[in-house]
Amino acid sequence: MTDKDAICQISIVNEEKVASIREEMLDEDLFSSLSDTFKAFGDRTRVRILYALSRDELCVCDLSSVLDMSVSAISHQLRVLRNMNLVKYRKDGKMAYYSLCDDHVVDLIGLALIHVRERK
Amino acid sequence: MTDKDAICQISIVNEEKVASIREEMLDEDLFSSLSDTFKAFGDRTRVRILYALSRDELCVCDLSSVLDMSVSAISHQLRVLRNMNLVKYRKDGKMAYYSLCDDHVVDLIGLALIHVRERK
DNA sequence: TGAACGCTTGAGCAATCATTCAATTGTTTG
DNA sequence: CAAACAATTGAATGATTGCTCAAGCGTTCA
Repeated sequence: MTDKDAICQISIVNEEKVASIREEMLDEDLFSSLSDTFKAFGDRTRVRILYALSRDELCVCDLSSVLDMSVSAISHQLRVLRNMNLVKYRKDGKMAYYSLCDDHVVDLIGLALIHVRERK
Repeated sequence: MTDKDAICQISIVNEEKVASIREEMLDEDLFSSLSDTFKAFGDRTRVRILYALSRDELCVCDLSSVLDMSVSAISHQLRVLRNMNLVKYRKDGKMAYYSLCDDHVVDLIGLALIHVRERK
């Protein structure tokens, strides 16, 4: 018998509360999508990339220069952001110009920034 | 000589762009705080905890019941959320009742939810 | 055509992380 | 006081992750 099976029996109120909140919970795959999205923002390099792209469209090489990191490292992280539908790119010859997919990215960073600054 | 030192020299426009964006970048520790905050949301268990707490104040035991996870696992994650100033708690005897620190948590989840649903 | 260039990719490695398990703290109550 | 209980904590472990390095791909242009 593990902790998992131990059910807290304080009062009926709590059991009802647990039942109702359990019903209010979102679908499991929605929680997964949610945490995956946040995870994409949850890395210093990636959030810097996103912030830089919120200023202007940039090629991989320029991103690498702005962040002072290797092209390879940037490219690896861009793939993560691409897979999460956070950034898109257009090809122009050898170059790949990256930009944000939509305004949600800016909104999320802006909101988190407010939180961070308030709690300092 | 590594990739890190290779600077892309396409045109003067790009160099100016890189310089101006570099100036627009936030302080390094602000980016760290940002990514740390997102990282706290970037785990299925933690985002489920935060969502549950957005519905109602809950004790550790009830959280464990709602999420169907061990009390220990929940407690470990609650500490992470506490350290990030996302949740707070009040002690009442043996019990610890957890709740959200502020509305930013709900706002962030709501915004991310919109993004997730749109991109499905 | 072949060298140069921008970018991507896969393997490998060190670091970080989420959970389990066992032990412990602090509180309540018989 | 001792047993029961809610919660926390530390160590251990398996999994994930971010970066480097080297190789490869597609495009340009001399």
